[in-house]
Amino acid sequence: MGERGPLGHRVPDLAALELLLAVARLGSLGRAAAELGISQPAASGRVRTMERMLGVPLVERSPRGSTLTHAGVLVTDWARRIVEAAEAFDAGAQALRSHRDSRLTVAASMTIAEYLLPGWLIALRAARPDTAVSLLAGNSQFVVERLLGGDADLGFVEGLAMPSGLSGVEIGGDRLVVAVGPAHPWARRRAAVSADELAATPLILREEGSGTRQVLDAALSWHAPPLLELASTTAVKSAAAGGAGPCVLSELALTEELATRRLVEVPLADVSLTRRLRAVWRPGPQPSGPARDLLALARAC
Amino acid sequence: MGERGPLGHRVPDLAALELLLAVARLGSLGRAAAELGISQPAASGRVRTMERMLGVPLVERSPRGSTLTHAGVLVTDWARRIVEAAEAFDAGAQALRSHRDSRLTVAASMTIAEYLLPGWLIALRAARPDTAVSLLAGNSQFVVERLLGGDADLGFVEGLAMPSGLSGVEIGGDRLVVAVGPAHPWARRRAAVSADELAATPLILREEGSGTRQVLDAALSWHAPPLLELASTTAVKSAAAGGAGPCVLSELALTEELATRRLVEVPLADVSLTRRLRAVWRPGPQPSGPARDLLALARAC
DNA sequence: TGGACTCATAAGGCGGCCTTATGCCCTGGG
DNA sequence: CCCAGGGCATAAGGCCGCCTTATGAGTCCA
Repeated sequence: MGERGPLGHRVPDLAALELLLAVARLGSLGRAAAELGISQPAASGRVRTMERMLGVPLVERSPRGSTLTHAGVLVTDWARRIVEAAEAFDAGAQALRSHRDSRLTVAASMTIAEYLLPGWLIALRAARPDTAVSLLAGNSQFVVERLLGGDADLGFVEGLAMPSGLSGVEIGGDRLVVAVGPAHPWARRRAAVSADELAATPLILREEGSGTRQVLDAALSWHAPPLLELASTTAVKSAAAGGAGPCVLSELALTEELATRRLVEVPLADVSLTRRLRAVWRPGPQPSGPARDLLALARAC
Repeated sequence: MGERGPLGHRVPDLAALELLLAVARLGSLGRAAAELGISQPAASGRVRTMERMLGVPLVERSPRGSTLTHAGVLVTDWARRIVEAAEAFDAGAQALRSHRDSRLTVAASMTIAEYLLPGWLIALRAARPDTAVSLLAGNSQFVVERLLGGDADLGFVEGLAMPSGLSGVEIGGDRLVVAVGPAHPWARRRAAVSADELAATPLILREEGSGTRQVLDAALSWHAPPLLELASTTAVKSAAAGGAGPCVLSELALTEELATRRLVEVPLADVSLTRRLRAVWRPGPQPSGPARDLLALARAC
């Protein structure tokens, strides 16, 4: 037990999970099979394979259809989260793939490309199924260059100021959050942390040059040298969750961890670590066509 | 474009995604292959297959190792979310599988089993790799019965009052959130919604008998007949996101939607829709052994 | 009782992926 | 200067899995 074999052998593949969701929705193995374009015995076999893999019956077969068992409901909900993550992956990948020949090219800074854009692309595909989007991701400077160079039609940046030479609108805010692992003393702290106290505390941060660092440097006139400087968001999260110290990251990157309390947010007293999220484009007329559609979706945020 | 073919053909399988994460972490195809227990050519082939599938180079091969390309970094981050969801699935499934013969049996109400327990189980497995947990999921009544009947060692319930006949501690709170789709008038509303106004508004709700309904009924002495009564959390979310009306769900179930603004939270003025999350056990000594470990993890929340 | 619907089983075939065995390239040390 | 080592790609062969078609069994209803 506690074996750490590859997940692939203990979690059904995406096709099987999709099938399970379809069975839950349609109430019949056969109809689910038809929807996915496979034969009924294939569907039957896939579900059976899943049940063997999990060791628990998932669907209650009857001559009038199939319904989920109690365990099946639970498993289906967990499966849904995997499938949703896969849909976001797909939406992003599709934008990444059509590198140049698509009708709308978007340039986005990393945080937005990573956490927000896949959702918008899913929504866009639902609203305008025939819009192909291609995606360029980099830092803010990169986004500005692509727009000015005519390589991108629409950009998304996070930052304090509006990039000069571009038009744009604010589409939301991104709050930086100070978070600690549940075992850290600050996790149980009730009083908010002041700017001075935060500035004097060594923090776990992304490397110099990242958007996070810029905002932090601007908000805290002086701050202690970082406890750790790590190259990826994930590494920062892990270090903080392990109790190494407080980290500072975008709330977008921390949603999951905060919800499950792998990390705990520390209230701040007199600091406001927010940055604007902006859609930007070349000066002139408002974006039209597909760019306008995507912009509308993003503004709905 | 906009084709809705099965995801299985457009998203790499879990084994390939894990491999990509390993390559990112270890900086070499060969070492990643070794870690996953496959041969180096197999790893090479898997990555190549992924790149063909996505149409974008993901890793930069060199005679001194492999590093991620720019696109590879982005893809890896999306992949990580899939793998994390799969790990949660696995943790839950493992608990579900060992139905009776494991050392610790936990009974949990649905919301907790669905959203919180997988995370705890992952943490528990990290801290105590040899602890096998088995899981029974149902409503609060079911949890109480299992504990009193000796079928479970530890229970988790959400509810207003402490179940009589059991000991327990509060391990956190669950807030019910009123949310609407981005197009709904309430999404742009600035003034908080009062209890009276909420009570007079037809809402999208889970079916009668769910925990959500209980809390809502207790908080709003009278309320308008529901706009829709749906059997699953997901159906409620979809209806609300589509603009049908305001829904009421646990914030745990809404984390993702609120973060990506598929749904927007509506501020409430004078209503407090919270319920306690409690760990419960048979009266007597505090839980010991594996139950104590899990309890400690849950309390860290 | 027969038809329509559900699902299960059986047999056969195809494809994919993995392994082993190489070869090429680069680097660094003797 | 040459050789050893690490890293990746290619080729050939084999195995396993899964899918399809064809059929049977059970239930419900007219």
